[in-house]
Amino acid sequence: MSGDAGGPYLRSGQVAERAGVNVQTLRYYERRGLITEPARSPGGHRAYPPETVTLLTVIKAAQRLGFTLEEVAELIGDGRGGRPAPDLRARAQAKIAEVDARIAELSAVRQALTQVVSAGCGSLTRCACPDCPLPSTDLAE
Amino acid sequence: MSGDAGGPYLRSGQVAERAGVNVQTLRYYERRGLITEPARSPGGHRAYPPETVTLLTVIKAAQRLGFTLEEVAELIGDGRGGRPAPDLRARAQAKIAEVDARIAELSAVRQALTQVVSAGCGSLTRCACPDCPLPSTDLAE
DNA sequence: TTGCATCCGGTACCCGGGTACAGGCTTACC
DNA sequence: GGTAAGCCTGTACCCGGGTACCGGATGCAA
Repeated sequence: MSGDAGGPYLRSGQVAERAGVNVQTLRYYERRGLITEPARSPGGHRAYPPETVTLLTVIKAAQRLGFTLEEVAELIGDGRGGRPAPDLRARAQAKIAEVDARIAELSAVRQALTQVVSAGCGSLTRCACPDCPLPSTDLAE
Repeated sequence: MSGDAGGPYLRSGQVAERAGVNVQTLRYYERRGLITEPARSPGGHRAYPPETVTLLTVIKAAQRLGFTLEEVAELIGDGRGGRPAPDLRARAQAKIAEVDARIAELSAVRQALTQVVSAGCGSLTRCACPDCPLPSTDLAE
């Protein structure tokens, strides 16, 4: 808020606080290639440009969309590095397919669970109910 | 196949093969308390009763229902140990609630992803589309 | 100039469910 | 009695996403 004279660089603790992230996480993301290595003070302390905070919120948004850090790294790295930029739209569509598959799996599990409940199985090992669904829990896996 | 004279005990490799499980997994389950320590041959080799194979298929069935190994251990351990036996039906109902919650989360993610797709965002970092949903991806988390 | 907060690098640990490897011992069969 | 397959214990590693701790160096303000 006060001055930004000479260069508004932030130290790691400031970036972490503004982005709502642990300081260790910052270095972790650096190792994973999600954020580029920032400039350093003469003593070796990291000096981040303020955009890093924005970048971190973008990373967190992408994570919430179900992308892994590796995928986020790819998505962020487009433009730089010369590799063909991965299209976010295409990636999002592929991710929707993944999510749908996962939901389908969970629905099958849910189905099997309701069968267990309605059949009245009382115990895994000694189920006394007739037509116990336990041994035949296939889930088409 | 041949004789079962004196005791139809199985060695770890036989149990593993019949249950479709790795031998290491057997010992892992033993450490985790899912299967009790079997008898030993004079030389120290494990000698399993044949029921162990059935138990392993039960464990795998429970896993497919979404129970963690710790939960399976509890469910199996009922009857023995004197603790009040956890009711499988109740556990299954609770698990259904968990599954439903997870499905709801994934549906929200799916929703957000379709917004990204339909808004036409091309890039995480430099999205040129109007009313880009990326910064406001809340998912009510 | 001194004191304290912060940062540094490196390493180890956490969760869950296993898998793999090393170096030795047993068992089974011929 | 030889030989190979199988088993033993103990330990380390894998995935993903971080978190924690250590001893030492820096930064900043009074």
